[in-house]
Amino acid sequence: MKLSEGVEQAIHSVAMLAGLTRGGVLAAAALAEFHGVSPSYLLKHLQALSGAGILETVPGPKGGYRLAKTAEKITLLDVVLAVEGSEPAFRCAEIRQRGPNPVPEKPVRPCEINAAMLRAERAYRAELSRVTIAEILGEVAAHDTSGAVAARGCAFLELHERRSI
Amino acid sequence: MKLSEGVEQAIHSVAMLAGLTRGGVLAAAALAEFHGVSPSYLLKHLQALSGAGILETVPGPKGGYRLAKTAEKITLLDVVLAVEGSEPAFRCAEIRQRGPNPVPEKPVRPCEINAAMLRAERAYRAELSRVTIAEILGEVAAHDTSGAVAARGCAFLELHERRSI
DNA sequence: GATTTTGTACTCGGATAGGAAGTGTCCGAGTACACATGG
DNA sequence: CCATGTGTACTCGGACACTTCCTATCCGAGTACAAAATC
Repeated sequence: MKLSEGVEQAIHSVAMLAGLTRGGVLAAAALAEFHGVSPSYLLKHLQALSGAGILETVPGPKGGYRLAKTAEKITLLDVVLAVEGSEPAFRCAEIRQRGPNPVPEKPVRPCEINAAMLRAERAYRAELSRVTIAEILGEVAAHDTSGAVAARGCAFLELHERRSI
Repeated sequence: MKLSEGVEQAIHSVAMLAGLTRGGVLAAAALAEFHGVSPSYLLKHLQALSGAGILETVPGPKGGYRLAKTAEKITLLDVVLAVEGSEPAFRCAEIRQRGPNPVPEKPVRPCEINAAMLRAERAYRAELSRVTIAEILGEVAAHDTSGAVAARGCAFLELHERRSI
């Protein structure tokens, strides 16, 4: 029951990419530098996000990443599943069927324990799917009265954003 | 985002221990044999459950494990936390404070992303804490019209349970 | 025969190897710009 | 002066080592019974 470190990097990266203007892209190296993490490792997760249809890539010089859809349509669940994989956390190995006394019935009812665990995970995912990247940014802006955090991000984007036009 | 294999073993073991009569104990070797898993590995998790106050141990020959409290007071969350540890799955490394442009404010507000992830995890845990071992057993018994599953467990307990009296 | 002593077998407990997955890194394929060259 | 060809520099993409944690295992501490020795 632990999420990989890359999830946090991925979410922060998506949040930052949501701040650039339409048509602009940001190189993975810039994202890694801003967050102070390994560029190669971040790249790995950005590729996963790209494969999941959350990010778009622009190859070549002046290339980089941008959101593939609006921040309102990207939920935390999308990002988490893209990075961590979509398999449920609790994998019922049906150990009832092992051992010397296996459950005889072929059309075996799903294990009640498994059902309960999956219910809990559905609740977890539902909670995550309820939060969009746009809402996160809105929350941050609402509490950032001094504007320091926003200014920091904007300054960095001004410096590193690449507009194709 | 994946739970260890031992969680399932632990829950099944607790469920089985809930079936023995008051004062009776069951050896770890019997539990392992019934579930068809490695005795030494199961022992590891049973120790964790014992340390968490979920199970009681009786040393020596005729020894074994029993529940430390009634099945109504043991939730799935208790077992999961005992085996997996109680640290939250999402550990916010505060990567905002890394990199060349760290967040300046010292009393830094908790990261909104972290807050959202922890909210989701609270929902997950709340769902797990809502289900007790007793309820699981009740569900199984309710759907086990033929009584085959119950008979299997009872037969095994009759054979391996040890009463101290 | 009853009691004490000793031994053994069985239990849990913690410390110890092996393997899979996450973490971190590297080099290759592809593209756009810049420059040099020829018309 | 303009168009074209070439070279270079920069990007993402996938394949390759290293570390950490999960998986699996072994041996030691402690206890209850059983048997043997003694009173």
